[in-house]
Amino acid sequence: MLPKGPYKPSETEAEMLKFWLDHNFYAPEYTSDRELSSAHLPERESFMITLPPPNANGNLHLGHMSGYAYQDLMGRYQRMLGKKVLLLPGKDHAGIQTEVVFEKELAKKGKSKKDLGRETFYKACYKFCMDNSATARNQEKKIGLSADFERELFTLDPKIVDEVLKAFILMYEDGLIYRGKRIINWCPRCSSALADIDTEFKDSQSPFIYFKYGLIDAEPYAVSLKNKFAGKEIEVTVERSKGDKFTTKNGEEYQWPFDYYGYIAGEKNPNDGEDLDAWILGFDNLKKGDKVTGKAEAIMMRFDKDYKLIVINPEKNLNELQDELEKLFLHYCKHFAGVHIIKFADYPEDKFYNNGFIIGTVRPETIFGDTAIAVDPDDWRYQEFLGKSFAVRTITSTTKLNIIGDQAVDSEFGTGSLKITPAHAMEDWDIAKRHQTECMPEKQVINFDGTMNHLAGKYNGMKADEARKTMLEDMKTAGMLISIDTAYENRIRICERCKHPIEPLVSHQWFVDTKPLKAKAKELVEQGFTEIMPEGKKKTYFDWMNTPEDWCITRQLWWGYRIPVWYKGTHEQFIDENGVVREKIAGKTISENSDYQDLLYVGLDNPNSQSETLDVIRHAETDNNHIGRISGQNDSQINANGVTQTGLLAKKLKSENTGYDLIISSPLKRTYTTATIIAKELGLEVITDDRLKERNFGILEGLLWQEAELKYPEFTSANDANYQETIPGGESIQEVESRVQEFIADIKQKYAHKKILIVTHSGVIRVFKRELGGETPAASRAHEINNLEINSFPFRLPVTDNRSPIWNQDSDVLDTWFSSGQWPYLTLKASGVNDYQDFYPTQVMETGWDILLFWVTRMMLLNPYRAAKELQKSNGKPWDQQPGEKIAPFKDVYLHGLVLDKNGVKMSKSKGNGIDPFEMMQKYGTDALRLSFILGNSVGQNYRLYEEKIANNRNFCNKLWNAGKFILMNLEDFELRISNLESQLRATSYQLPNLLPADQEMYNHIQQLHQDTTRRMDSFQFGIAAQELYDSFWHTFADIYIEKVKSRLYTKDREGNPINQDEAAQQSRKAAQAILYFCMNAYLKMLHPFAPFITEKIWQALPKSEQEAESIMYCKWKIK
RNA sequence: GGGUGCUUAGCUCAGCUGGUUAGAGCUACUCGUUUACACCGAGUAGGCCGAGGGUUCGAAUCCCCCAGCACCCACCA
Repeated sequence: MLPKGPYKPSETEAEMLKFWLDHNFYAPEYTSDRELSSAHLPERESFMITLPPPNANGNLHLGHMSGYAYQDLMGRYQRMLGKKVLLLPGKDHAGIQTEVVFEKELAKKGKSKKDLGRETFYKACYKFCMDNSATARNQEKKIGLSADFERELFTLDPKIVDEVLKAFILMYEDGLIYRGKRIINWCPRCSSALADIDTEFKDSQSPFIYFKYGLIDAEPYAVSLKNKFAGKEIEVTVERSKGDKFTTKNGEEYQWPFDYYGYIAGEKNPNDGEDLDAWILGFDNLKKGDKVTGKAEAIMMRFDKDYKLIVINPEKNLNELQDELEKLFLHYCKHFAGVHIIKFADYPEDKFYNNGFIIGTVRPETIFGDTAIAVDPDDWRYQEFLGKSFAVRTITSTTKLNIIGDQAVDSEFGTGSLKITPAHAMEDWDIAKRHQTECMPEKQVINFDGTMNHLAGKYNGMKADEARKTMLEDMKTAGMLISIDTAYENRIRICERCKHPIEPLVSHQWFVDTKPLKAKAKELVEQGFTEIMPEGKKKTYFDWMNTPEDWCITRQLWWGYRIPVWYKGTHEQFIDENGVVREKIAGKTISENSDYQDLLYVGLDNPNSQSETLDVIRHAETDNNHIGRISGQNDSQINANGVTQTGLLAKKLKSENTGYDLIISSPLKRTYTTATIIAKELGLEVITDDRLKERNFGILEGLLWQEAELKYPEFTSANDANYQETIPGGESIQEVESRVQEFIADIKQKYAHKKILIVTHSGVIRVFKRELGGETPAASRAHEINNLEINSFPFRLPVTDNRSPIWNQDSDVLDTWFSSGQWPYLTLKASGVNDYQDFYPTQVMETGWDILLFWVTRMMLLNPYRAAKELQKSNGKPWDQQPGEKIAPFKDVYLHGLVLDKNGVKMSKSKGNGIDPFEMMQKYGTDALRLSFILGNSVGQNYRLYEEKIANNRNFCNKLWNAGKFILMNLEDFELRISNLESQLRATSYQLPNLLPADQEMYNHIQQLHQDTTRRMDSFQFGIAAQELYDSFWHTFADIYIEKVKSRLYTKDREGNPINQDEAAQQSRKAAQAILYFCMNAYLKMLHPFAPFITEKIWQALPKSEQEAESIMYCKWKIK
């Protein structure tokens, strides 16, 4: 029975949540005892969603919740289809974001990260994340997310870290990761490189400065012509008149189109040494050889740098002739292409060359880093300069600039000439790379801390923006400043996290060569191994995959995976005297083309201690050993033979000069005695450690092995299956393993650089074989371990600072996306023994469309690579030739829309228009909120969410509740046969084929609805599925069918008198009950993925058969 | 500059592979508390499905083009 009154979500939700969690329903291993035996487990089809890991320190917002609603509904639906479902949760360390947040935390206590030091900072930050992640995890539980929380992983979990570093190493070995020098976004405050996606733009008004680069020892010819002829009378000898035939240099014949043509007496064109030409307009009756005088009014300039003066009749003026001239030029454009007439009167003084280049810039302080001036190669104004180089005046000195032509320059913008500063502007770097010889090497004038360096002369040491202001004054004084446009609007790139302006800088970083990975990622979608929904987003995906941009994966932070790269000697990056960014290893500058071959080591282990080994020895013989009796932790002593043998061994060790610093022993007598004998001979101390004790064999201890094998085969058979079997009173192998693992980790820390001898037992030695020897569990058990047998394992100890190591580890950490980009692979590798085999490739990646380019693309780059490398181990084929269906990380990418506020504006903290999901859940119920994310929405489409919507869905839940109550009230005498409508109806005369019309209609309706819903669910049309269920339940089932059958259900009238007592009425009543029960069951099941709490609650209250599952979560989706 | 999505009732949105009279919720109005529910029921009103063109027996749906809005990517010297 359900309690009276309206539906109270908070009570039901707390109760259901506890029920689900207590029964471990979320684990894929769960099977209902009543439905399936665990023997069937491996055969079940698997369905997995790797959940997008939220930031470990963040509070979850509505966006996260909407994602969970979609992910969970898919999971719940698939679970009801009988699949083995895993929704794998995780938390992200969120690199720079968390580092900045935690630095602020520290600042509150008056500390900086430098005060703590790298290690302490990392540990503190780790703790900070772990503490905070509980909040997010509880919130995930609260929304009803049926994820297996036991499997939750943090991106910096040690199990994950090793796998991430392995990816770096594999990719390095495959040539997919390289060290390169490139311009990158640099945040001077964070002191780190940033990817474009770690930055954002801010609108700003910056003064746009026009200044002149004065040419020192060169005067443009056009300028000299102007200076010589503008407005002056010149004498011209006539050569040709209108209509005269002439032949061009390429042999084409033309008729002269203009009035006259001639040359200026006594003037030679220095470009070709020929007579300086003149076009004569407006004189009458001249003939060849005549000499005329006139005023030169303009230069006609052609792209082949051929200058002609136009001389005109003083009675006519050039403006009047302009149109006519242009028409003529157009007509003859084949020959005269690229002709410009420059009137002396309008001769440009300030917007382009005039004995120099006028440059427009917002960053004058970078002029010391200029290597060239670029112009549009087709820009007529700069033709005579192309390919030349000029000495120009800066404020304090002079420098030489090459003039290059590049299509990237927009001749319309500013003055059409662009200063090239390869070290401090992205676009400039690209242009400079296209013109290596003219523009490179770079001249970096701003240091990594954002101050000007030695190349900036008197500005050396100033902050860049300070230098900018000071320079304005100085430019004015030096006569360089032409004008300032103070209203200029531009966008400044800033650090997404700390909002400090980004300084583009050249720097050595590690890059991923994305070309082969992108090609593969593209192919996987093209060939349909991964589908992207909505369809339209495929294009965005392909566009990104087609952009051949390499990925800078290193960040200069502390919070993250420190890269497994080591330099032979001290390593530093610096700016040399010419402004070139270089690297130095062990004091030696790396040459530009060096491949670092002998100077780099890339690997998981510290190369400084590569030769170290750890020796592990078994204790000497005991009487029990002799007869094959199990000792375990039962304390037996070594026998006389053992003492003798140990003595001999100790002498041998001494003579071999093994150089042990320390002996660590199990505290049991047989090992401790063995250790002491050796220690005495070598003059060492013995330290004991409980974790080295033999496995506790519990009830097996004292038995002979033969006896034990007969009596307890389940504990003695050597196979992987009894790995987790705990012997009564004793330990499982797994337990031994974990204490030994802990021990190993400890001594790595504690006894760095000590050479250690371990004295222990065979069970423990087998763990060493697995952990350090890389042996499989089976191999580690394959051989008997003899008394006093020494096993040497490679054991690399961390380096301490006071040891001055040869190899220094790179201090950089990896970009967060490098790890989250492998997330499905990493989590499955780390979460359980067989999870990778069982669940990779996963089925669905569900996330917001805004994450497509950040995350999904990167997962499509890295996961297929990792999976392919895994396959390569067994079949030897190169990674890029592995089958797509095995390496694609997921079959479908479902991108949900973003939640907007009532006015269609994206919710954000700063706008304050966000809705607190927990407040809504409190007020209207989690199911109501979840329905609001789904109902009527379609894939990839943003949707508005506001309180009325949620309230409306609360009403729906209440309707469900009341209908449930009503049905239960009328099922009091209902005897459930089995949960099958047909047998339920058998006691009545209304069998399936001849139901009452109303029943028949309802029955048909729900069959159709179930079919439709299934189709919708299978084709990801969740919004429609939910809408149809909503409408059907409310308006067909509740409003129509229930109303119709009421009269058949009642056994008493309003006054309490019995009615419907005869046999026919009873049968009709039973039929109605059967249909009601059948439909309600079906609705609850179909609605469960959308509204899990209330459906479970009502379903629990309905009569159930013995065979039915414990929870609606494990009900069969099919209705019968 | 390149791209994507949207435009359907007063408002917010569905409408899958083209097929009877275009749907829902909210809002408005009318009526109704009869043993689930006023967080309700019965009903009414409200739409040349952005404009134009095409394909088709038939178009909100497919194609072309235009306009407006929103967003994404790149660039902004």
